[in-house]
Amino acid sequence: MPVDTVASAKFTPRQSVVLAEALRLLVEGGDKALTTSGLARAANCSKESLYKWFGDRDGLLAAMISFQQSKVRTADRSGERLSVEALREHLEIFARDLLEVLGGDVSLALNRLAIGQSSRDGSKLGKLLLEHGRHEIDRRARALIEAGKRSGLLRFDDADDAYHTLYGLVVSDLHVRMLLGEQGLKDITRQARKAVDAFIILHGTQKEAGEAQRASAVR
Amino acid sequence: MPVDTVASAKFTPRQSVVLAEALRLLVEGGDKALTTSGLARAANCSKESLYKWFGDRDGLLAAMISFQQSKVRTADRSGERLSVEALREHLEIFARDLLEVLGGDVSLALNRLAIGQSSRDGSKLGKLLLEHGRHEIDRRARALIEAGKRSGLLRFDDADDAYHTLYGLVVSDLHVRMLLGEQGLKDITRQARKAVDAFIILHGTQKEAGEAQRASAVR
DNA sequence: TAGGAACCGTACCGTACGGTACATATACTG
DNA sequence: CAGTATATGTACCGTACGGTACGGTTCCTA
Repeated sequence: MPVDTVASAKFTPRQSVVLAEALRLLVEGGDKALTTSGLARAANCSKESLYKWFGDRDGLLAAMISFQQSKVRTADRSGERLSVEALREHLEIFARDLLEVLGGDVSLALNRLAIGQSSRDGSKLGKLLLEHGRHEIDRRARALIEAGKRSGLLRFDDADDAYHTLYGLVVSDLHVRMLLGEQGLKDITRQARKAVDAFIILHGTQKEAGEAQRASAVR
Repeated sequence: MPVDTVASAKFTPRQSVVLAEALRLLVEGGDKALTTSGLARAANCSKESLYKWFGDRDGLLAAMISFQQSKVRTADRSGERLSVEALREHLEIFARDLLEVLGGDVSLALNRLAIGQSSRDGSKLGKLLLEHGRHEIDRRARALIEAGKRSGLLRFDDADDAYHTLYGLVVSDLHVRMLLGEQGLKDITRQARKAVDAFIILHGTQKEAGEAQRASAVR
């Protein structure tokens, strides 16, 4: 299945072009810059078409989230035979990907938009973002740690708890800080490695390696 | 020093009343509900006074953050003699307080406001919130884990790293979820205990207790 | 008691937005 | 070729906002 099949199924090519332009405007100037008139001018389309396609402004915003989500597809590398090193490697790759996704300007702009709207629209956009936006990356992480458990490399009772632990170790308060406008990390790799070290200490099964990693955690 | 000395120093009583009303409006209806006319009507003051006191709307928003921050004062219980149990207790109290502060409606409303504005004002409000808003709670947590290290109960090289680890374990993605409009936790105590368990496994010094706690972490 | 500072309430101004209507152009289809 | 669907662009409407101006009131002070 090609990457843009979903996008094509939900939006015509013309609509996709307009939605891409809308995302560009949003990233550049925030939601104040995303006016119907401004979008119509920038995308060389008419306001009437915008309202015909998306209903109203909220429909446009929802379509933008749906459109962006349809373009994100994470590489799912789990399912292979897992060694300790492979598991660690996969976890670190996931952590780096997560930090890069969350720090991407489109993701930040959409999250800012949904957060700003959450007080007025009953969190409709927020729900959209949570349910569809993070679905892919959540699924990938859960598959990974479940595979780790099946291979006897990880131990935990509740996969949800374990995933949230991993998420917290990787992201900490970085997401909110970036949403507030702070510059992203200098060294994503270091942050990812540290988080995975800690996660393996907490949920790894190899005790002797665990002690070695524990010593390396305070390096 | 009384709690409201700072507030009184920065704002007159009348201004404090108006700022409190502004926060109420913001919490109830988001930034769309916080209009100068609406605030003047709700607080029984004139728009002219608002502009005289705060300059413009951005000045009002900044004053609201400053005003709210001046009212938050965290109880600093560190500095006592620390046993393992006392440290754990203090860490759990901190974790619960952190979750309650972040989930408070005023905090959420101000964070949503600053995040929404961050695209247009060059993150001025975001910087304000980060530098002054979390200063108190950060200081308290750092004092606590430093005291734990001095007492030989915790070990870490970088206090900053350790604090961010604790923060991530406690908060995970809850803050962003709440900002997006999701309902807060049902069981703050459980989340706090789990996070502190993990933190002590990672940075505690008592090895035998560490193993016992490690087993309890997957309970 | 006279003067002034601070403040309230209201009216006002310019602007910009969301949304609608219409006139025109392009393309597909029988 | 005629007719229909779809799209553009412009003009328009009502509304609501940020910000300013002004007359009237209260209160403090010389």
